[in-house]
Amino acid sequence: MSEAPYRRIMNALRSEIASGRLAPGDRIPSENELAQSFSVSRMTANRAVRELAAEGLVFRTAGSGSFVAEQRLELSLLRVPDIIEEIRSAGGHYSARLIARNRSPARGEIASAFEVPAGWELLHTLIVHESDGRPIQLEDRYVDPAFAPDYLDQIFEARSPNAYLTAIARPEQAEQIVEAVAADSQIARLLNVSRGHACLKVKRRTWCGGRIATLAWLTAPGERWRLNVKFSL
Amino acid sequence: MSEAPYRRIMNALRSEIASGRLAPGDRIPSENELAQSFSVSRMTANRAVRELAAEGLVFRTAGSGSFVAEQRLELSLLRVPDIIEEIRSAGGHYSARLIARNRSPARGEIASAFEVPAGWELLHTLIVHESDGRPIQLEDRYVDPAFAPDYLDQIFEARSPNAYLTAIARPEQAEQIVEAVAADSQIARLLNVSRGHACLKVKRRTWCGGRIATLAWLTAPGERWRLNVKFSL
DNA sequence: AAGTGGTCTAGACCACAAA
DNA sequence: TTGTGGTCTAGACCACTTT
Repeated sequence: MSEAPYRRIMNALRSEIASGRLAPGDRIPSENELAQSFSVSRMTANRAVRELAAEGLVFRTAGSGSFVAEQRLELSLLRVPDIIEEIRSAGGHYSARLIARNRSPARGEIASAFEVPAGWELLHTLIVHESDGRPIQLEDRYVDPAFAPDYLDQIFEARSPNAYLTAIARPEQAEQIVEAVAADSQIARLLNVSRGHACLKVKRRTWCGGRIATLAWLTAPGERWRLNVKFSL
Repeated sequence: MSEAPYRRIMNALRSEIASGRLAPGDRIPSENELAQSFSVSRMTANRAVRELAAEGLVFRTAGSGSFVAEQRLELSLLRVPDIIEEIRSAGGHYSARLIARNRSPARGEIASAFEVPAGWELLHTLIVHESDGRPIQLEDRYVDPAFAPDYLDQIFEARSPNAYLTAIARPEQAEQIVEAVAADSQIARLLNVSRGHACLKVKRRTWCGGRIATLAWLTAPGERWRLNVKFSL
C-alpha cells in the first residue's frame, strides 16, 4: 500500500514549507523540475501543485511560477473545526501553552451567554495554541461541569479542548459570532502582537442535549486566520 | 475565449443539480458516459467530477459511481444579508455615498477571484453605506456585465447593489471569507476611523448559472459589525 | 465478467511572463 | 526566445463493486 505519486510530491512540498526551507514568497520547483526529480510525468507534478494551490498553500501565476503563500489558517464557519488538525494539515507543528485552568463562577456576560444563573460554577481554561512555536490562537473556554466533569484533568498539549469535548458528545447545534477587535494588553502579550493589532474574534457556543455545553472565545491575529463560509441556496 | 471543457462539464452538472433534475442520492453519469456525451477524454471528465466532489456537490465511490450529495445546509440561518435592511431593522436611518462607478478591466486578484482572463471588463462600484449619517460599511463591488448590464445605472442611494442584484436572479451559491484587517489610509478616510483600526472584511462571491455573478469586498469597523452563523450538525 | 472510479503516462498546444 | 502554468488526449493498469 504505497502512496500515490502526486501525494508523495504534495507531502514533500508540505514538509519543505513546514520546515521553512521554502518560505512564503519563495518559488517552488516548476512542474518540469518536479516531474524530473520525482520521476513522474508532468501531469502528475501538475496535479500535486494544483491541489496544493487549492488548499491555499501555494499560489500560481502562469508564465511566472508557483510560490509559497503566506501561511494563514482557513477555517470553515460551518463546522466546528479542531485547531490541532487545522495546524497540522497546514503543515505546522502544533504546541500549546496552558495559561490558566480553574473553576470559575459565572457572572455577567458569561452567565448570560451560558444561560445559567450568576454564581453557577463553570470549568475554565485559557490556552494559547501555537504553530511552529508561534502563538496563533487564544482560546478562552468555559465548560459546563455537568457535561464534562473531568474536563480540567485533560492534557491539552496533546488533545485540544474541542477534540476532547466532541469526543464526549457531538454537539447538535453550534453558533459562531465573528467580530474584529483591537488587541488589548492581555491579548497582545499572549499572542505576541502589538496593542491595537487587528484580531479576529469568534464567540462560539455549542449545544448538547438542548443545553449549552461550552462557550469559548477564540482570538487570533487577523493576518493568520481566515474564516470561510461557502453554501448553496 | 471559450470555457475550458472540464468547466463546461462542471457547469452542466451544476445546473442539473440546481434545477433538481439530478436530486440528492441520484447517480450522475459515469466518467465514460460524460467523456462520450461531451466529446472529451476520460481524464477531462474525471477532472470535472473530481472537482465537483472537492466542492462537496457530489460524492464518489470507486466501483460504484458518483452521486449527488445531500445539500443539507440550514439555509435559513445562512443568507446574504442586505445592508439597508440590517440598518433599518436596527432602527437606523440609511444613506449612501457613491464614491466611484465605472467600468474596470479585471486584473490580478480580481481577475483570478472572478475567474475571468485579465483585461475582462467588469462593472465596478465603490459605495459607503451610512447609518444615521455615520459610515458603517465600505462596499467595493465588481459585477459581470453579462449578468447585470444595467448595473451602473442604478440609484444606489435607494436600493443596495445586493438588493438589485438578487432581484435580477437569486444566486445558487455564495461564498464569504471573513478576516480582520487594519484600516489602510483609504479605508480610514472613507469609514472615518484612524489608520490601523481593526476592521472586519468580508470577501463575498455569488454564483448564478454556474458563473460568478458578483465579487465584493465589504469592510466595516470591527465594533460596528458582527457576523452570526448558527447551524445544526 | 463488466463497469466504476483512481491514477499515471508521454506526448501536445496554448497564453502568458520574463529576459 | 525560453520557460511557466493550464489544459487536453488516448491510451493504460489497478482495486473495487455490482451483476
